[in-house]
Amino acid sequence: MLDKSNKATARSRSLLAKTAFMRSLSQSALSVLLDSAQIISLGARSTIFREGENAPAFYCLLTGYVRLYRMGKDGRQVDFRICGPGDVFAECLVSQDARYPYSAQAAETVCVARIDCREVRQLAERDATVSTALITTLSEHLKATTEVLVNDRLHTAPQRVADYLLDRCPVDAGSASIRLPFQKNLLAGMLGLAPEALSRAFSALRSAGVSVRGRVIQISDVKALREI
Amino acid sequence: MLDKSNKATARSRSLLAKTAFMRSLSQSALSVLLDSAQIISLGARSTIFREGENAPAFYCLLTGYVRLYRMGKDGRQVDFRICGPGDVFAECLVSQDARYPYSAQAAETVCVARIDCREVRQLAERDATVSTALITTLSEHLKATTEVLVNDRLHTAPQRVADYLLDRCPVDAGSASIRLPFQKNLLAGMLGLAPEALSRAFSALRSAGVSVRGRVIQISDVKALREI
DNA sequence: CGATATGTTGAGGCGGGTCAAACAGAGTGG
DNA sequence: CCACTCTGTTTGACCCGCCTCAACATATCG
Repeated sequence: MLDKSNKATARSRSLLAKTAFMRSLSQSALSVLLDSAQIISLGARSTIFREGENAPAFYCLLTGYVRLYRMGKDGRQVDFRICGPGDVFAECLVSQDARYPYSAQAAETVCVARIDCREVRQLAERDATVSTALITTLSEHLKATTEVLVNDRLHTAPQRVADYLLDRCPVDAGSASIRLPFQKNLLAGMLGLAPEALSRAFSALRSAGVSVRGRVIQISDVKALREI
Repeated sequence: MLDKSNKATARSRSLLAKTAFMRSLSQSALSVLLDSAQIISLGARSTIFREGENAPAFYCLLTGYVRLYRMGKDGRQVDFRICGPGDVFAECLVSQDARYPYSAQAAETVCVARIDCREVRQLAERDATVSTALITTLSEHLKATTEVLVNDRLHTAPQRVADYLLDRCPVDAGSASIRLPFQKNLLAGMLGLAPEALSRAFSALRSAGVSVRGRVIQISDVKALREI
């Protein structure tokens, strides 16, 4: 389950290097990080880290999807972000590695790169491409999280689903077809909904020309959907 | 209304320099920024910037409170953050100044320092204390925003109010007294509630030993409140 | 002391959470 | 190839929390 093939394989290295975060680094910083990164393969449902644990590293997702969530005192767990290939997570503790403020779980078979916080911090002191990459990533995540928060407070379930669909539609199309990259389960959590609510949202959107079969979603009129 | 006393007064400079963001800068970076920062005084309700405007600068709040919000298509506005003295905002576009992704409004008479993005970006290239300060601020904001998002999805209105109160209670106290630093209006927006809902949440907390008179809030039993 | 903002309270409605049951696929093993 | 099972999705019924609107109360400030 926890197959630490300590050194990066050629395939993993190439994936990692193509990441948004890594792509903007200087040659030297890149090669340092590629060499020190731990590549880890994990089975579906396995926990990557738990909230409250000591946090000496952050992660870069190579393949698969990862759920970030927090637990309430009653044991309910709430997703607030779903990471896909190329995403960086838990990077908020590069500045000061304390404890993970949330838990991370593999939603399916995944492969992640584990990167030492101390190392990156030291690298960032000397190499501006590293600090710039951190700043860019953090800014993007802050904007994205803010977006989600606002959406939660502003839009109803069908509107949020429509938003999600429109986000991954060709900008100008009459009709479109989308294939969800993961289970509806995950999508529900991502949108702050119970699975049942997501299901109902989809049926509500049927009247707006959205039809669902399995993971494939047909949108007959993109412009119409945008009005919701 | 928009009194640009272009140069920082001694008082403003000292406030600005004591900011969490500025305090960790090197002497040289600090003095460059202090000299180039524009100090701006604004009357209550005046708009600092509007979402979609071009964004060549970010802000550091010196005195007063500022509301950050976004508008829905129907004109409803949703607060997602309330900034107090010392807070930095709109810093997410240091990495790439595009357009402001939200609007900012003075909740009362405020004084802000306006700081040029390009300047900070260039400074960060050469001076690691600047990039480190940015990374720290961004990390903190990301964590805070995530916290708010999770609270929204996890807790009911009285619980969120209790959370807010407990956050500014002496950690271990039998009873406590808090004075809100701003109108309940603002607090409501901050917690993602309609003003009426906040009011009702306070009355719901009366049975848990919370009594409200104007801006002053008495908590008879802090431990009991923590159970909610 | 009136005049305008800000807070509170009540009634009603809608969105979405929860629980339970029916249903659909994907494996799995006979 | 067909049960059987496990897991994920859908649907229905019900309920609770919060938003909305409207009326009233209380501050705040001229």
